[in-house]
Amino acid sequence: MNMEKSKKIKTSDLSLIDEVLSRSVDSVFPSKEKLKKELLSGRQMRVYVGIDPTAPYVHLGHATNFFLLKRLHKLGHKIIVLVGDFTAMIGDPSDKNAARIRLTKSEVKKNLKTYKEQIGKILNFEDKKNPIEFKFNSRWLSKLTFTDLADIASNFTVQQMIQRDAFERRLRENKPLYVHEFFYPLMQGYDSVALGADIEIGGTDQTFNMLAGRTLVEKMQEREKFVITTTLLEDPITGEKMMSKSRGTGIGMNDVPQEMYAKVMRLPDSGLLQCFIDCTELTKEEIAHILKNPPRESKMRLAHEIVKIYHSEKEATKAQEEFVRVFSNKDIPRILPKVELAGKETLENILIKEGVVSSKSEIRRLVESGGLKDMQTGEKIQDPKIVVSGSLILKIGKKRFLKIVTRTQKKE
RNA sequence: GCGUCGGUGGCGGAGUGGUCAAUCGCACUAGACUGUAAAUCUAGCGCCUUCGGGCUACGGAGGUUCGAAUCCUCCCCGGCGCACCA
Repeated sequence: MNMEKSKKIKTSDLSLIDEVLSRSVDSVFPSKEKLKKELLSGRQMRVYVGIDPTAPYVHLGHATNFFLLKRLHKLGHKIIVLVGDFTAMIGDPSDKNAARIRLTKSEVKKNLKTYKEQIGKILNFEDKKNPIEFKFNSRWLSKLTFTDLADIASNFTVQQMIQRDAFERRLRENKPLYVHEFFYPLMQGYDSVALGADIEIGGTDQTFNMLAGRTLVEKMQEREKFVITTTLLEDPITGEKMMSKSRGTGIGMNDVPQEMYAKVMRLPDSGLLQCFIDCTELTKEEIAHILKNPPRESKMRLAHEIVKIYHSEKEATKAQEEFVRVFSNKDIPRILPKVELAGKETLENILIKEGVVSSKSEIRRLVESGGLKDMQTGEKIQDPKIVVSGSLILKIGKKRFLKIVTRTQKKE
């Protein structure tokens, strides 16, 4: 349409556009073809990803979306990272069979602290030519009145709302479904209106909410908002989410190198390809080449690659060496948590005080199963009540270590 | 408001007067095997313990009983149906 405004599209951009439309993309609403046409027009689009500050870290599952944003940024589009500080206080009912606990203001604020830094590992917030915006939806959502809400809500029917999977299921299973849960898609949808967004990107679990925004933009602003849903990091065999806090496999962007590396190594082999596609910027060819190696080597490469993104090449290499040292060679880690003792103390008291175990029963079980080891003698500890004097290096379970040293009394 | 069914461990879900710290499944932890993968096998999975046992738990508060997660009363919370809106 707007021939004058259209830029020339470079051939390098063409392949980037193809990547935008395919890499980690599940589906595009209304269609890939229509979006492609729009992207080829050269018009600058406003693109955003919403993220809820419900945890103090951004996990690797979100990286997929930020990489997609990065590609669009390269193409010259306007990028907005939207923090759902207001919506986080309502709780997203997506994929949950019960209403999520609502967060308080201070919890949200605490979680937010390092977000920009974490996301900044992928997106360049320093870009002066086409600055990336960082916005908070409390700016507009907290100002809406009941009248506004009624207005927004009048664009949807209850029937449309209860079509949503999570809602429908709870109705069917006679589980409580609260009225305020309907607000969530409305608010998230209104974000699109407030931002004047042309494209919203999010995981497939956000489809319903994002489409609500599509409806609102259409009704309130008479324009079209595109929705791109991205694949979730799931084990293709078990269907299990790879970034799960309950399984302890959630990898935070701010995890320290060693921990990050080890966590990647703990991911199931079957999800390797997906992780490479969604969590790194390696090309298809490079990925295919890497995956020709045995799984363990491929995974080590993945771990290295990921640590490199959030830390540095040097840190990644160090983490790798440490991993080999500790887990392949069963050696003592170079750096390990240390406790200093003033006087004599029994082992079980130390471990409880350090929060390594939560009760005496727990440590007893650990000892009985042979999960507590003295790394210097290589022997299993038989009695949790032994009095510690001098120094001791402990291995607790599979992956925890603790160094205990007794301070010499004279110096005091 | 009335009626009815229900509230058990991180979750799902048994148990309806004693043998119940509570079958079982999932999740989780440890051990074996390994590549800290997966799969598999074994053990554990409220707290304390001199390893005999002790203590606290089944929405909350009382009560009945030698004895209650189980029975009764009241309260709180949820589902469903009816009523209200008409």
